[in-house]
Amino acid sequence: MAENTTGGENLLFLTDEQLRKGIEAMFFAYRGFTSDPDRILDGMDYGRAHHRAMHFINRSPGATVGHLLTILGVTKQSLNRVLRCLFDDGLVEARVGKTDKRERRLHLTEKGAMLERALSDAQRARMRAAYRAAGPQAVQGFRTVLEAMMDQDQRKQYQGLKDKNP
Amino acid sequence: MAENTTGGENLLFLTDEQLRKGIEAMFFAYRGFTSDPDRILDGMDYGRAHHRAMHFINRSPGATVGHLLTILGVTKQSLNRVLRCLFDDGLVEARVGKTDKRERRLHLTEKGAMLERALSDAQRARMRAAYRAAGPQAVQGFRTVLEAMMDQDQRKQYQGLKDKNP
DNA sequence: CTTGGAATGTCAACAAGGCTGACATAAAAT
DNA sequence: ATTTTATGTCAGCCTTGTTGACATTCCAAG
Repeated sequence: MAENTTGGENLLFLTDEQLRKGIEAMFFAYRGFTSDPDRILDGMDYGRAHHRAMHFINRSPGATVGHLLTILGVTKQSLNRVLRCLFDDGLVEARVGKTDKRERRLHLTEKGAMLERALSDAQRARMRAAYRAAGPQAVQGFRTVLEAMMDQDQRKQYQGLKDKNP
Repeated sequence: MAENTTGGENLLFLTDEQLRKGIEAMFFAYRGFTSDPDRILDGMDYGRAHHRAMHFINRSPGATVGHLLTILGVTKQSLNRVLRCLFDDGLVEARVGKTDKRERRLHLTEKGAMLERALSDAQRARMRAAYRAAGPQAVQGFRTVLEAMMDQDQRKQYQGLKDKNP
C-alpha cells in the first residue's frame, strides 16, 4: 500500500481501499433506499418504474412526456407502458397543452397523489432517519459527493428541478 | 413551510424539501455510478449482474456461493445463471472446499481479474473524481449517511467485509 | 398552403435479470 | 441411517429496459 500524500495534502481518502468502500456503500445503501417503496408496491400491480414516474410528476406537475423522458432516461416506449397503466388506473391524468396542443401535461389525480405520498413518505422516513443519525454536516457532504458523482447532464437536471411548478 | 427548529437545534436539513433533494440526488448519482462499467460491459455478453458477482469474488477470494448469495441478495437461480456464464467463459473458477467439500470456493481467473480491474478502474475513477472534488470532510459525511441508510443486515455485511481475504 | 419536423402513441419483438417451484446430488451432521 | 445443508438445474413467469417501424396531430417555416 503506497501512502498517497501528494503535495502535503492528506489524500488518504483517495486510496483504492477507500474508494472501494465508497463503491460498496453506494451498492448497499441504494438497496436500502429503494426497499421501502418496493415493499409497498409489491403486491400492487406497480413497480419501481411507476414509482419513479409518479415521483417526478408529483414534483413537477404539468410536466410533458418529453420532459419526463429526459429526466428518467428511458425510451418513450418504456415510459409509455408505465404511463398507460397509470392512466388506466386513474392515478395520473393528462391535460392537453394550452399553447402546444401536441403536448400532454401530466398531473397526479387525488388517488395518484395518495399513493405517491405513501411511497415518498416511506422513502423520506428512511432518509430522515439517516440524516438525523448522521447530522447536518454529514448531510452536506453526502449531497456534495453525490452531486459530484453525477454526469453533467444529470447534474443539470438535478439542479434545475425547481421547487414545485417550474 | 413550517420552520422546523425543535429544541433549538437547527433541523432545516430535515425538511421534506431537503429530504426530497437527497432522494433525487441518490437517483441521479446512482445512474452515474453504474454508467461507466455498464458502458464497458455493453457489447460484451455481460451485464451489471456479472459485474457485481466479479466485484465481490475479487474482494473476497474463496467466497462460497452461499456467501455471495447473502451479499448480493438475489436467488441462487439468478446468481447461478450469472456464475455459469462466468465459468464457461473462464472468468471465474470454483475450487472444492477443503473442510466442507460441498462448498465451491470462488476465485477470479487471470482473465476474470483483468475484466474486473477494467470495470472497477472505471468505477473508481468516477468515485475518485467525486471524492477529490468534494474533499475529505464531505467524503466522511457521504459515507456516514450512506451507512445510516442501509438495512441492519446490509450494514453488517458492509462493515464485515474485510480488506482482502476474510 | 404545403411541407417538414416535433411531440406523442402504439404494435411487435426481444433481452437482462429478477422471481418461484420442483427436483437432484453430494456431503455433513445428528 | 436419516436429516439437513450447500449447491445445481430445469422450466416458466414478471418487470423493465431495448430497437424498429409506423400513425397522428400539430406547430412552424418556406
